[in-house]
Amino acid sequence: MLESQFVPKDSESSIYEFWLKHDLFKADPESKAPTYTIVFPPPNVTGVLHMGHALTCTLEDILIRRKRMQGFNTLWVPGTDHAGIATQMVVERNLMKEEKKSRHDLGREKFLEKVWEWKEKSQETIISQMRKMGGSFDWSRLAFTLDENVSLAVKECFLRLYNEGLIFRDTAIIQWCPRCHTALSDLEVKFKEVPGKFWHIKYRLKGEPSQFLVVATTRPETLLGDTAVAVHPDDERYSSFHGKEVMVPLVGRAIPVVLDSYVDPKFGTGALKITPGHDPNDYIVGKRHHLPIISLMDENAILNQEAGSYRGLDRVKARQKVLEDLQNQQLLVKEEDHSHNVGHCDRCGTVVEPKVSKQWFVKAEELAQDAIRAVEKKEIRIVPEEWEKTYFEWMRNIRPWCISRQLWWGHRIPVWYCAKCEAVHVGLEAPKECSKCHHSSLKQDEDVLDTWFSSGLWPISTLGWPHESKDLNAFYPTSVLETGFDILFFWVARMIMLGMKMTGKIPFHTVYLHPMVRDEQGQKMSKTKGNVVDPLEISDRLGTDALRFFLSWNAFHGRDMRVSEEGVENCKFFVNKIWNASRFVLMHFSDVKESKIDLSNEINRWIWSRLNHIKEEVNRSLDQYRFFEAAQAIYHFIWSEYCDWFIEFIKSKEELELRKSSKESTAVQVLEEALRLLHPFMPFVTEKLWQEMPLRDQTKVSICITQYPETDKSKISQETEDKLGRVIRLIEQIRTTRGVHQLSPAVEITISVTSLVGEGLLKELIPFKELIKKLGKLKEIEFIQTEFPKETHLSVIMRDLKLFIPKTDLGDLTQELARKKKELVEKTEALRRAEEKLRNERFMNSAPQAVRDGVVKQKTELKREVEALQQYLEDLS
RNA sequence: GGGUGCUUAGCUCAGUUGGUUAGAGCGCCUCGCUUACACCGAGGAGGUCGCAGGUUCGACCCCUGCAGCACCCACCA
Repeated sequence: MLESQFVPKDSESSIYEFWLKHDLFKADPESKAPTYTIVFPPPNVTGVLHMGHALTCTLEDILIRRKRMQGFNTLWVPGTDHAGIATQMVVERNLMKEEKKSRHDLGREKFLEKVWEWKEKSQETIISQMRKMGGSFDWSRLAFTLDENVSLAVKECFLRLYNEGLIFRDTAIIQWCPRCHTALSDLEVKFKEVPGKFWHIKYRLKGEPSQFLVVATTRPETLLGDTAVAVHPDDERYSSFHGKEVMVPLVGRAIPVVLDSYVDPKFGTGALKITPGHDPNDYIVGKRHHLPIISLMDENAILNQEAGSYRGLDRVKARQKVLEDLQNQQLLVKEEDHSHNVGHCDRCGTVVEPKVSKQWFVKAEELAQDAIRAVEKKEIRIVPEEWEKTYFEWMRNIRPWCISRQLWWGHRIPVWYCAKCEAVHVGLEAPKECSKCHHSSLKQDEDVLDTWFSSGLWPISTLGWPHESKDLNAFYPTSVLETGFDILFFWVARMIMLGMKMTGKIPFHTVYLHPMVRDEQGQKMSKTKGNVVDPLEISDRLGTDALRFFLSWNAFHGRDMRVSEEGVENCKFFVNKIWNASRFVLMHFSDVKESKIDLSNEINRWIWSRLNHIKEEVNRSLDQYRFFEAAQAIYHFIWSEYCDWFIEFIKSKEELELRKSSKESTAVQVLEEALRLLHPFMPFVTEKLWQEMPLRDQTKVSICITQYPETDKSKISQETEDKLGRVIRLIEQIRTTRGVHQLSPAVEITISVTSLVGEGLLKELIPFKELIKKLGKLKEIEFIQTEFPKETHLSVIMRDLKLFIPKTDLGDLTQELARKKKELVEKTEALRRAEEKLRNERFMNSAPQAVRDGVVKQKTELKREVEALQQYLEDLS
């Protein structure tokens, strides 16, 4: 006997332990079964899992569990990501807080020890959270992006790309974060519109201080690094300056006026200061005109010796000082408001500084070609499909990918420089000596690689690449890559590019992009806003099954998904419903020993037919990643069909006794199948209940490895569904009538039913007489084939049936009268429309047969109903 | 500046190639503690499908324009 309630907290962990004990999630590379593989997007080891992870866990587990039940050799690879900047930042912050030390105080080695400590702790937490979510991961394959084999894969990949000339080192202007002290890739810079000012500054002509041109800038402090002023060649306002030199204000350095059509004469003053060291565009213009580059700032964005007397000031203070000085020297012409886009570090929010430095780059545009083709040719399908456009858009305009980071935490770049001749050596190991000059002193590049470089290899590195491993043979290409669309470029695109380049094969055949998790108001969840809904806290209180069901129910093919505690609570009610339905069934049928299905019974035939329809729908929906549709189908079946009608049907004393004594097993078996159908969504409660089912597959230790329900077409009977549909509708109509007349359920009424279309429909109702009486709370019901009986009130007019309720049973009729009048008007109008349609020649010529038939049928029915209504109203008055 | 997506019931969203009466969950209102479940049951109200045109026998669906919202990409100083 089951407890009266399911308490998730008490059961979940022991159920998970049970699964682990039986080793149900381990994939076997030797198995002959078809494989199904998902690599879990490795969470950063920065902290705890949030709702987005919970969603990923849930959806992927649904896919995996279903495939496992379908007999696939399933592999779900768990893992975590070292997350270079993010983790280093967290640990640095922690270090500062606890020990008041910077990472430099510790030194590289000691600091890395600290990060490893952090990683161990964080990974442990993450793993326990993934278990709590019920994830059926193959824990024997747990991976981390700094694992030995992953490192080998990273080096191998780097080496191959380098040898092909797809990785190169170059001096370039890159985005620099002065807070993280590292270069960033373009993707890691987020541009935000911020209010700023436009300062107009005088640049005097060299030798003729009375003449000057005015330059407009948003960053006056960078004028210290100006190496030219550019004007448009056709801009006549400045023709007298062509070939001349102007003086940089404050520093008194002479710089040329260059002509460049990049300058937009209509913007600002039409004269543009060129600072190649601190602006990507100026850098390009500078290159064109062979201008020198002045780097004004150090890694903290503090002005250096190039800035002369401004040395030691940071960017902000330098700007103030420069403006002050300009003002004092009357070089500041005017100041106007001007909001513009400013790049911020994606991680820490600091304003980034363009900086000229030597960095490593990947020629992404070359790798992108195959990656684009794979999606074009649908070798890789992106779901929902509209993301393909975004993917193409980005891939076709892809730019070199800066992969070197001036961090300590990450994959060290596998490059060594000769201390003597500076020759570059790229390899898996440190070379013994320089291949050029045979000098033995070589120094490894100090930098590490962008985190996404190693994540980009995740599907192959976790399976053993570059080794020809069994796993790689068996499980690669993987099946589905499921993640949020926010990392489509960061991660998905790079996996496709690197995976294809390294193996010649696509890394996965489907990319499913789930919506972003938001709060109830549709706001992004963030710690600072305080609107974070913690999945673990929710799962603790309301149960993992409820949370998972909520998440799948809401995994629409949209962009946002709103999470509310209330929503999860409603799903908890569903868990409760299943629990109680199971209790009821077990209460009466726990001694059923064998399958015994009486299909001559219409109700049995009906529920089996419905079940098989639902199985079809669930499987179809899941094949299309329409989780919400599948979840809703099961919900509706269990609650509104199995519980509300089937159980209610069989609940009558006689029916129940009959079923119990004959050991008819439909109630048990339909429920058992429904549990299996639901299991991928709600693994815990379904496992617990399944273990109690008298007719489960005893050869299986757990529901996890039972067969996933497949549609049995022979059990589908549209005829039965239609017939029961009519019975259900009749009962609903009786109840409605009751409601309309405000008759309490305690009042038992008598009704007469007459058929509008002959006796066939009445006859089919006769077997359900007792049921209709019980569920409609009727004293008596009679089926008459005669015409309209005078002494009664027609209360319900359905398509094919009229229900008559004797006057004596009814109370106030005014409300009823008004309703019927309104109904008459509506139906008459509908009838007119149908008739008009049938008179329309073009409709009759071009509409499909089925549609025309439908309209004809509708017309006949409406006509009958209208007549009946008219008669009824006449009769009343 | 370019691109993408959205606008359907009070809220969150479905609506599969244009075709009979546009759906679900929640919320709301009324009634009911009926021996699986009040975490429940029964019933009900609620929509001119953002606006304006067009194509069509027929449009939530296709086309054009407009409005509003969201997101992504982009170097205009």
